Amino acid sequence: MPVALNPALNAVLEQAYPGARAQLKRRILLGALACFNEHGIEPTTIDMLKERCDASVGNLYHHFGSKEGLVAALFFSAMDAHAVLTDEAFSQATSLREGVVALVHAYVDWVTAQPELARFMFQARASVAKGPHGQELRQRNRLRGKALVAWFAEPERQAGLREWPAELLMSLIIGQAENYCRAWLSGRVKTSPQQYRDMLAEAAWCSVARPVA
Amino acid sequence: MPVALNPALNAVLEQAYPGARAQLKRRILLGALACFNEHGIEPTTIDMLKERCDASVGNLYHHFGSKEGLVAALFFSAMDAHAVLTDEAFSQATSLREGVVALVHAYVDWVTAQPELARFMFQARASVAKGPHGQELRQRNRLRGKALVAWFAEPERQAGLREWPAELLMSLIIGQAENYCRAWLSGRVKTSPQQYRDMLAEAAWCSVARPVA
Amino acid sequence: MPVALNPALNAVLEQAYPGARAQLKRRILLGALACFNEHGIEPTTIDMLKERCDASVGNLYHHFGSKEGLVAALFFSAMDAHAVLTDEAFSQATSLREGVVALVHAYVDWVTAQPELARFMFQARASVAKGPHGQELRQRNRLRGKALVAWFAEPERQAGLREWPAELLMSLIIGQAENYCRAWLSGRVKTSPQQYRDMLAEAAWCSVARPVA
Amino acid sequence: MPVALNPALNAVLEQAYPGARAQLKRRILLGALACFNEHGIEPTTIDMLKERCDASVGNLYHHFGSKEGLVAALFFSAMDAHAVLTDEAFSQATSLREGVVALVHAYVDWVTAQPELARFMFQARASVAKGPHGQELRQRNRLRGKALVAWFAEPERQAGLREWPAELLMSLIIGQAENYCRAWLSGRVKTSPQQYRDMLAEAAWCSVARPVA
DNA sequence: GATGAATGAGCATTCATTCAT
DNA sequence: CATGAATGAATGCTCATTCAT
Repeated sequence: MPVALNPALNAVLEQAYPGARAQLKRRILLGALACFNEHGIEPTTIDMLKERCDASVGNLYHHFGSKEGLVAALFFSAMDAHAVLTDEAFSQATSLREGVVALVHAYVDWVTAQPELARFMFQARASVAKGPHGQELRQRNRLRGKALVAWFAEPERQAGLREWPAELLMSLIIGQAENYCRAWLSGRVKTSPQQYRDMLAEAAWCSVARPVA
Repeated sequence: MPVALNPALNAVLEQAYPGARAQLKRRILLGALACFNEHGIEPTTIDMLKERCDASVGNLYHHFGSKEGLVAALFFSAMDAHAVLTDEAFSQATSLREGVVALVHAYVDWVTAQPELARFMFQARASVAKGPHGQELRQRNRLRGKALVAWFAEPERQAGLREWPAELLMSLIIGQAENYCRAWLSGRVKTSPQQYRDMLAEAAWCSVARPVA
Repeated sequence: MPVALNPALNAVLEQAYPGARAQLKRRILLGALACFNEHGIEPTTIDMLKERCDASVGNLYHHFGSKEGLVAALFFSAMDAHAVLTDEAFSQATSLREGVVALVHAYVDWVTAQPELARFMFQARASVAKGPHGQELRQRNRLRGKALVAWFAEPERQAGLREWPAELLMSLIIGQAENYCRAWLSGRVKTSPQQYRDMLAEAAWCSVARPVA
Repeated sequence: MPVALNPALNAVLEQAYPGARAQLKRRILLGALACFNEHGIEPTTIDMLKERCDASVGNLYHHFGSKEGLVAALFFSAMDAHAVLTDEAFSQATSLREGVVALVHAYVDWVTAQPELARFMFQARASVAKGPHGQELRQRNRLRGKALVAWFAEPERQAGLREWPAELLMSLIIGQAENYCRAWLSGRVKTSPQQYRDMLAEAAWCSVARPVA
């Protein structure tokens, strides 16, 4: 089965593994993503990967060390690409409201632009967290979380928010979008989150904004 | 390792498998839950279950048919208990606002009362959906979804909501609570959702309520 | 390939694994011994063992845990049988000379009665010593060594020996017989050690006995 | 890990592979010896060798053709060096007794001067014998054996020996020393055989010398 | 109903060897 | 001569499931 060409996906992988020498590496990641999404991570066997990626077993291990390593490589590539997208959108926000909207929009844009990667991230997170790369994952999460909370903690911005615990903030902003995106990725709902991005942003804003009264 | 006594958990299982004859069945489910949460579903082997539940292999198969069957039994027990809790809270709601609040509170109460079951449900959902019980799962989801949407579709209630697609409603109401509960269950945040139940309900209400203006 | 019947071998294994229930265990050990001697330990694969012993892979692992465990079980069975034989012969010795002779004779008798086990022990010793059972092996060796040295250290007996270090004693008594037995087992010499047992005993005696002068 | 400098070892290898061009060859042999003794022959992988010898895979294959070839090259280098040492000592013997003593001394001297090579020879012999160089090994052994037996068969010398089969002779002379050296190399005894070389020679002499009576 | 020995297909991984550069 | 990426057959082992007792 030939791996479908997907320019956006390719761009993400080239960001993580640039150059002509890494072409095989990217082909493997591409094929692996398809397998993992089609059958699940555990059920995907090395043999299936080898077939789908048109690579030898030795090659797989030469480049990624283990199946777990392959999953982690794919996961972190996706995570990085998502982070880049979010940072871009976020950095252009000039007001509190724009910051909230940027976060929601970036999230929705990412999931709809890279549904394959997003679906994979949902299912891979738990296994990466338990595996040998769990520490790295927690570290990255902590850093990103702190940076975002710090942005909102800036006095002028904080004044625009309800006086609710910082712990809650990210859940309030992203929770609804995430829930709908999960439902969409699993087929429970049909309409693309992209169509609802403004409503999701508005809803998030209403949740966190201090009432004018 | 003896299975810890947990009255609330026991109650859930007695609800699904009542009577003295089903005592072994309940003990197995209890031990299995612990194993699945500790190691994950796939990594848990029949041998580990047998050890933890102090049951024989034959016993496990006699009562649940297969590992998949055991997972499904546990999953649907949990799902049922959650549904009962939600229905109770929901049925006492007399206004739109109370309905929204009841949904969020019931969700938070369920997760904090049964963190083990909740954690299990998050990880088991995907595998149950792919397995032979997937149809049943989808059927149940559809029914519950319809019932809830119908409740909100009642004209007087609908008038109090923003004019947003019905598809979006449940995500807007439950998304934030779910996101925070996931974070709590995975240890990313420390404070119990129980402490934030009113804020989560208020936030949800602000998201979906039609602005007074 | 049917496993050859060998009453003496069977007796050794029944000594270690008695009863009808252990019949399969004994059959596996018998077949494994043949494989290990024919091809060497490392080159023998689980598949070869399974074929030769007419057992399933699962069976092999059910009974011995690992290939290494199978090697160790065989090794310690052989070691025990050898120890029993030596102790018997040794316990009947009433003089220093008879003790020396008993040791050499027991050694030669063991090797010629159980050439298969003896050949196996020579090749397995190193791998058992490096594996997880190495500690047990060293412990046993130490105990046997001490017991023998203690016997010879008894004053009246010691008076009959040259005044050489105790460390050297066992090498002087058993070294020549061992060397010839190795040569015989590997085919370098043709005549059975059994034919030379009295000469080997006499040579050992001359090496360690205090000259009359 | 840098390969320790060991002049005696270097000398042995320069004897087999002289000149500056063979320097890499010697470095590989040196590193391989360390690996083989540390982990065993089978468990040592090409990758470990490459790392330890600081050579490329291609290099290893260029110089020795295969792992088996590397083992054989090391084995025969050691064997040759041992033979040279024995011949030297032996050629200076002017009496039967001196011949016996020379053999034992040469053996002990060799093992204590080259414990690494000696340890390697013990473990490599079986695998070389089974491999494609087995014929060569047997040929060499036969020649050496014949030469030694011939020396002792000379009438005047034979008259000084017990009337025992020639087959037995080498075992009687070398067996005790070999047994003790094995014990020393494996750590079972602590005192260097070098300290006992005269006793071992004397013991061997007593075993084979015709009693004066 | 209960038991646990037996099964064997299937898996992740290793590693000696090759060969294009 | 030197390199090391690529190969893929082969290996030890796991584990859900069956079934005779």
